[in-house]
Amino acid sequence: MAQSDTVDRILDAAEELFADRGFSETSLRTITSKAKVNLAAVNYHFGSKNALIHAVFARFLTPFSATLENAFDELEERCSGKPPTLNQTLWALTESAVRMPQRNEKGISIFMRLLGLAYTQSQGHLRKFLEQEYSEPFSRFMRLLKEATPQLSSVDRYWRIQFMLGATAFTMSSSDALRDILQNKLGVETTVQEIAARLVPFLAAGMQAEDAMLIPPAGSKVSVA
Amino acid sequence: MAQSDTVDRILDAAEELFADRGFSETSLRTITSKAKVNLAAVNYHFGSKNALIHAVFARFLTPFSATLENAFDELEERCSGKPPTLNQTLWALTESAVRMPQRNEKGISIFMRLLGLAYTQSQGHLRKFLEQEYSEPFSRFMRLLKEATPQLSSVDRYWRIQFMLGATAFTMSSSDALRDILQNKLGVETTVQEIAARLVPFLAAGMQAEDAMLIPPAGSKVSVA
DNA sequence: ATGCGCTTCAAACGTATGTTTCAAACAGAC
DNA sequence: GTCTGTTTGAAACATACGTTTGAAGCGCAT
Repeated sequence: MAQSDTVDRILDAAEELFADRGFSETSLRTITSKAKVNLAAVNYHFGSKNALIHAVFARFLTPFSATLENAFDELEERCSGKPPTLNQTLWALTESAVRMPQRNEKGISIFMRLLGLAYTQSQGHLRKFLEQEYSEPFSRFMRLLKEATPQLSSVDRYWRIQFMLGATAFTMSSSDALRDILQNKLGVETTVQEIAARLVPFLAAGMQAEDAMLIPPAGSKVSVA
Repeated sequence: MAQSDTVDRILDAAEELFADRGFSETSLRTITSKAKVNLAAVNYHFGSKNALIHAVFARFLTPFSATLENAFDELEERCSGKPPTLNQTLWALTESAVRMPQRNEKGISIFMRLLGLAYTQSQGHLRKFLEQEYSEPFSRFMRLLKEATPQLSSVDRYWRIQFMLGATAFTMSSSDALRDILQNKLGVETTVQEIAARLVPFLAAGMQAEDAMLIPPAGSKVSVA
C-alpha cells in the first residue's frame, strides 16, 4: 500500500455501515473490523468519530454539490432569462444525484440513505457541519423553487417545500427496507432511479396543488368531496 | 402516590426524550432522571428498555387505533356502499390524529415524531411489535386508499403512500421547529391543524398526479416541460 | 403490632463504547 | 546501513450503558 489506502477503506466501511444502521448504532470497532484496519486508525486519521462522519458526508457531498451547481448553471443558461419550471428544477436535482459517479452498485442507495439520516438523525454537529459547508447550492435550489412557483404565497410555498423534503428524505432514508417489502409483497424489483422517477411527479403535483380549504371542516364529520 | 404514578412518569419522560433524540440516543438514566424515579424502576416495571419503547408506543397507538376505526366506520357508513374519496379518507385520518385527547400541547407533535422514528429507526423489534399489534387499522387505511385510487397501479400506489407517510411524519415530527422558523421569517403564526390543512391537499394532489415518465429523460440534459 | 406483597433505593455488575498510549514496523532520504 | 517522520499494532484507559441485586420502605389486611 503505497500511501496507505487505510483512509479509504475506513470511509468505505463507515459509509456502508452508517447507511445500514445509523450513526450511534455503528461502533468504531465494527467499522475498523469491516475495513480490516486497526481500531486506532480512525482516531489517528480522522481525529474522532464525529469527524469521520463529517468526512463520509464530505466525500460524496462535495462532488455532488459541484455537479448540482453545474446542472443549475446549464438549466438557467438553457432557459436564457426565463425562470426554469418546477419540473425542470426537480429533475435537475434528481439527475445530479442519479448521475453522480458511484463507487459501487449500492452507491446511489447509500447516498440517499445518508441524506435521509442527515435530516432525521443529525444531532447538532452534523447539521451545523452541513449547513456551513453546503448552504450555497441549497439556497440556490430554494430560489429556483420560488421562481418556479410564483403563484404560491410565501407561507404555502414554505410548507410545501417542507412536505417535499419530508417525502424525499423519509422515503430515501428507508428505501432499502421499503424495496424489500415491495419485493416480498408484489414481487417487484425497484431501483433507486425508479423511485426517484416516481417521486418527482408526486412532488410536482403536490407543489402545484390547488389551494384547498385552509380550515378543516368545522364539525367532527368530514365532508370534503 | 396511591398506586404509584411511577409508570406514567417514566412513560411521559421517555416519550418526550425519545421524540427529541431517538431511541439509542436516550439512556435509561436520562429518562429516570427526568422522571425523578429510580433507575431500576424501568426494568422493574417494564422489564427492559425495548419493552419500555413498546409501552410508549402502545400508550398512544392503542387509543388512536380505536379512534381511527370509529372514524372509518362513520365514513363508510355515510358513504353507504360507495368507496370514500381520497380526500375523505385522508381527512378521516387527519381528524382522528388531531382530535386525539392530548396529554399536553406538544402531544400531537410528539405523536408524529415517534411515528417517524418508528419508521426510520426501528431496529427490528419495534417494527415487529407495531406490525403485530396494529396491522388492522393500517390494512384498513390501505384498503380505503386503494379503493379511492383505482386508477393507480399497485406499485405506483405503494410508493405514493410512502411519499405521503414521509411528508406527514417528517413535517409533523419537526413542526415545532418549523413553526418557529416561519414565525421568525415571515411573522406568521401557525397551528398544527393549519399545517394539516395545508398538507392534505398537497398529499391528495401528489397521490392523484398524472403518471409521468417512469424513466428520466435519456440524455444528460433535462427537457421536461 | 405483625407479617406480607409490592415498590423504591443505592450500589454494583458485566459489557461496550470512544479515545489514548507507546512500542514496533515501515518507507524514503542521505 | 542509518536515521527520520509517518503509520500500524496490541493493549489499556475512562466512561457510559442496560441490567441485576439485596436491603430498606411502604400500605394494608389480619
